Amino acid sequence: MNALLSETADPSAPSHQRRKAERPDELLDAALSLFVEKGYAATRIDEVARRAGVSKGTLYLYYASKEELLKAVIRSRLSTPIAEAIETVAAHTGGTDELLTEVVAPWWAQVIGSDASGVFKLIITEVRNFPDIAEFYNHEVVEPGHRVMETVIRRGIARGEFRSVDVPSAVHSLLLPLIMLCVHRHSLGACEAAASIGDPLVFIRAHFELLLHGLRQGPVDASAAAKAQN
Amino acid sequence: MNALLSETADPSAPSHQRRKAERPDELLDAALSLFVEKGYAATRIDEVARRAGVSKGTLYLYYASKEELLKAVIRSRLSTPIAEAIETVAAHTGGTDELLTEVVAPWWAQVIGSDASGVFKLIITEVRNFPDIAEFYNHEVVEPGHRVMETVIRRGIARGEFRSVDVPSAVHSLLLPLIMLCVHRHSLGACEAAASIGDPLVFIRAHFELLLHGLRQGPVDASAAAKAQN
Amino acid sequence: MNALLSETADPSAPSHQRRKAERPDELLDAALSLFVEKGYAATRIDEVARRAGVSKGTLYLYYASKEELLKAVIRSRLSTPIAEAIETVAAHTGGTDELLTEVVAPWWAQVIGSDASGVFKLIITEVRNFPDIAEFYNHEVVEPGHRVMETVIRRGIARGEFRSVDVPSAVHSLLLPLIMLCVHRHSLGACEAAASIGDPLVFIRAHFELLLHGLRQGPVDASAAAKAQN
Amino acid sequence: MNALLSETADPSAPSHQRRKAERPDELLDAALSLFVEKGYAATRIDEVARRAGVSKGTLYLYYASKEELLKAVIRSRLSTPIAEAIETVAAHTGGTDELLTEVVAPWWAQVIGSDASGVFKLIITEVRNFPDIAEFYNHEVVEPGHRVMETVIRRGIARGEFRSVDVPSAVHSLLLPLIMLCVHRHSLGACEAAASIGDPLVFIRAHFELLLHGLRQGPVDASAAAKAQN
DNA sequence: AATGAATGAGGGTTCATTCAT
DNA sequence: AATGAATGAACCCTCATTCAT
Repeated sequence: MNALLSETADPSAPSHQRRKAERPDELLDAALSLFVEKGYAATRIDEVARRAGVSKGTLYLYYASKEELLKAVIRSRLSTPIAEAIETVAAHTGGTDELLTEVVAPWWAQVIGSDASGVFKLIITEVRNFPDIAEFYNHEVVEPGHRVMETVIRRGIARGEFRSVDVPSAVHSLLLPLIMLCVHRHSLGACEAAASIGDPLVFIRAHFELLLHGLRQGPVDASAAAKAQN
Repeated sequence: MNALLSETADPSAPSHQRRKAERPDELLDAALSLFVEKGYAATRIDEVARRAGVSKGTLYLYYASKEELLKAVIRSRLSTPIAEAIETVAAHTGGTDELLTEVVAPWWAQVIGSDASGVFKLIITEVRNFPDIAEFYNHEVVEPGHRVMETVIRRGIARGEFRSVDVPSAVHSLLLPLIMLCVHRHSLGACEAAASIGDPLVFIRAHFELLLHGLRQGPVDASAAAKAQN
Repeated sequence: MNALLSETADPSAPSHQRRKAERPDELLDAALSLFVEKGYAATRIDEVARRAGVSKGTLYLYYASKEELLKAVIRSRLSTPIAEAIETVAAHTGGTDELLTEVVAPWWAQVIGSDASGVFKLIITEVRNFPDIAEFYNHEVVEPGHRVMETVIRRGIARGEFRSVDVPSAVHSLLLPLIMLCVHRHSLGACEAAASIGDPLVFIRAHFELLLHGLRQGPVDASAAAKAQN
Repeated sequence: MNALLSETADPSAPSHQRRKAERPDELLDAALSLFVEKGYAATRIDEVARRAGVSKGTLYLYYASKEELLKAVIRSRLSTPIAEAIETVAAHTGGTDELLTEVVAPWWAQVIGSDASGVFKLIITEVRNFPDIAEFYNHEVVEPGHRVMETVIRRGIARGEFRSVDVPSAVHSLLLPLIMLCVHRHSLGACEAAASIGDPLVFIRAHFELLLHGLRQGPVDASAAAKAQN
C-alpha cells in the first residue's frame, strides 16, 4: 500500500498539480470501500466520485470506465502487499514454527485490519463477471502465495519439525480461515445483527497454535516432537 | 435438499397441475444459480424467468419483487438442510473423533457438491445490501451451527479426547475452510483461468485429520497447550 | 413506401398486436422527420419516441440502438421506391423523350413532395460518420440509378434522338438538380428567412425541357432534330 | 480565399506575434474541416482545438461558444469569395457564352477543389438548427448569386444568343449540379466504398456545353421553346 | 495569453415492474 | 394462470464550458 505513495507528486509542485497526483489514490480508496460494501454492480459511479470529493466527470479523467476502475482497484490494492509478503517469507531461513508465528501470523493480523482485506471479498464477488480478474489474481496472488507456503511446510517436514502431511491441503487448512476472516469482516461481520466473530488476534493465535500442533510429530514419537521445539 | 420437496405438490396430481406446483421451485433454482453466478444486482429478472422456462410476468405471480425472490431463495435453500444437520450432530452420542470423521466430514462433502453451496457465496455477497438476511442467516445458521460444533468440541475435551483449546477458535479453524471451499467453487473455482484446488474429498479428509491431530491430547508441546487454556 | 404496409398486421388481430405491428413504421416516420430536420447527432431518442407516441424504452424494443434506427430508416425509406422506379424505367421501350417527360419527371415530382425526399439530405449529412451507409446507398441507389439513366441516354443517342454527348456527365446534369431540390426542401427551403425556390413542378418541367433541348441534335442538323421530335 | 488573409496579421510582424494573430484562422480551418466532415453536433471542441494545435481553453479565448465558432466559420469562409465572384461576373461585358465558359466554369472548378466547397455541405446540414445562418446565407450568397446569373442569362436572351427560357429555372439547372458537386466531395465522395463521380473538370465542361446547347437558339423544337416562355 | 483540470447537465441505454389481453 | 408489450426511473458516460494557475 505504501508503494503507491511513490506515485504522488512532490510537495513543491503547485497545489493544483499536487491535487491531480493524489486523485487516483483517493478515487481508488473510495471505489474500494464502495465496491467491497455494495458490490460492483450495485455501486454508483456518482457515489464513488462523491466519496472521493470530486465530480463524476473527474473520475473519468483518471479511469476510462467503471470496469477499468475495478481492475485498477484490485491491481493496486492487492498486488504490491502480497508481493512484499511473499518475498519476506521466502527470505526467512529460521525455524518454521517461528516463521509462522512471528512473521505469517502478524502479517495476516495486519491485513485483516487494513482496507486491503476487502479485496478478497471483492474478488470472490466479481471474478465470474470479469474473467481478466481471475487470471490476474491467480497468477499474482494465489499461485505465488501457495508456492511459498508449500515451501515453508515442506521445509518443516524436511527438518523433522512436521509430520509428513498432505502439503497442499495443509496450506489450505492454514490459509483459508484467514482469507475467510477478511471476507467476513466485510460481509456478515459488518452487520449490526450479526454475532461477532471475536477478536481476530485471539483467533489467529489460537489457529496457528492448533495447526502447528496438528503438524508436529505426534505423541507416539516424543523425542522427535522435542526436537521440533527448537 | 429433499426436505424442500415438501413444499411441492405430491407426485400423484395431474401433470399440468404438478407443473404449476413446481413453478416456484424451478424459479428458485434458476434464481439461485444466477444470483450465485453473477450476483444479485447483475442478474436480470428476464434471465431468471427464461432459465425457469416462463415469462417475466409469470415470475411476478409468484414473487412480488426481485428482493422477495432473493429472500425466498436464501430461506428455502439454506434453512432446512442446516436444521437437519444440526439435529443429526446433536443426536450423536458416540466418540467425537468418529462423529467428526463419519458424520460432519461427509455432510460437508455433500454440501460442497450440491447447489446449496452457492448460498454461502450469495450471502457473503449480499448481506450488506439486505440486512434482513444477516439476521436470518445469523439466527438460523451461524449461531445454531456454532453451538453444536462447540458442544462437540467441548464434549471431546470433557471426555479427555481433546486438549483444552480455545473452543470458538477451534470451531472456526474447522469450519471456515469448508465454507471457503463452498464459496470457492462458485467464484475462482468456476473460472477457466484458475488453478484447481484439487479434489474436495482429499482436502476434507486431510483437513479433519490435521485438525483432529491438533486437537488430541499428547505430550507434544505442553507449554503451548497450557497457553491455549486461557 | 407502400411496400412497407405489407408488414402491418391484418385488422382481425387484437388491437394490442395490431399496435405492435404498426409501431416500427411509426417510429421510422418519427425518426426520419427528426433526423432530416436536426441531423442524427442532434436528434434526441426521447424526442423520436415522443413523436411516435411511445416511451423511450419502447423504441428500444424495436431498434437495438440509435444507429440501428438510422440504418433502418434509410433502408426502408429509400431502397423500395428506388428499386421500383428503376424497374419502371428499365421496362420502358417507347421514345426517350417521352420516357423522360412522362415517367422520370413525374416520378421526381412525387419524390420531392414525399417524405422520402429527406433521405437524400440524411445520407449527405451522415455517410461520413457511418461508412455502412455509403456502401448501401452506393450499391442500392447510386449505381443502379445511374445505370438506368445512362442506358436511357445511350438509347436516345443510338436512336438518333440525341447528340453524342458524354453520357455520365449528362446523367449528372439531369439528376443532380433534382436531388438538390430534395435536399433543399429540407434545409434552406424549410426556413422562414429563405427565398423560395418556386414551384418544383415549374422547375422540373423547365429543367427537362432545357436538358432535352441540350441533348437533341443541334440546329446544324435540322432533319435529325425533326426526326427526334416524334 | 486569399481575401481572408486581410484578417490576419501582416507577415512582417515578429513570429510569435504572427503566430498569435493567425490563431483565429487556424481555428477556423480546423473547425471548418471537422464541421464539414462530421457535422456540427458530432464535432467535439477538443478535437477542433487539437487540430489547430492549441488547448481547449485557448479556443474559448477567441470564440465565446461552439455556436459562435460555427457562425464565424460560415461567415469568414463564404462571404468574401462569393462577393468577389459576383463582382467579376457583373463586370463582364463580353459574350455570354464566353462568360460562362471562361469565367464561371473555371471559378466553380476552383471552388470545388478548395476547402470552401465544404461550406455548402455545412450550410445544408445546419441551417435548420441555426436560423441565423439561413438569413445570412440567403442574403449574402443565394440572392446575389442568383441575381447575377439571371442577369447573365437574360442578357444572353436579349442579345439573341439564347432562347427565351424560364430564367430562374435555367439558373437552377446550371448551378445546382455544381453545388451538388461541392457537397458530394464532402459526403459520399469522401467514402472509400463510393463510386467515383469522375474528374470534376470533365463534368463541368460537359455540363456547361450541354446547358449552353440547351439554351442556344435553334430550330430544334419550336413548340417547347414557345412553352418555356410563359 | 495559454493551459488543462474540473464540472455537471444531458444523452443513450437498461431493466424492474405493471397491465391489458 | 400466463404472457409480453410498455413504461420510466436510473445508470454510465460524454462534452461544452469554466476557472485557478
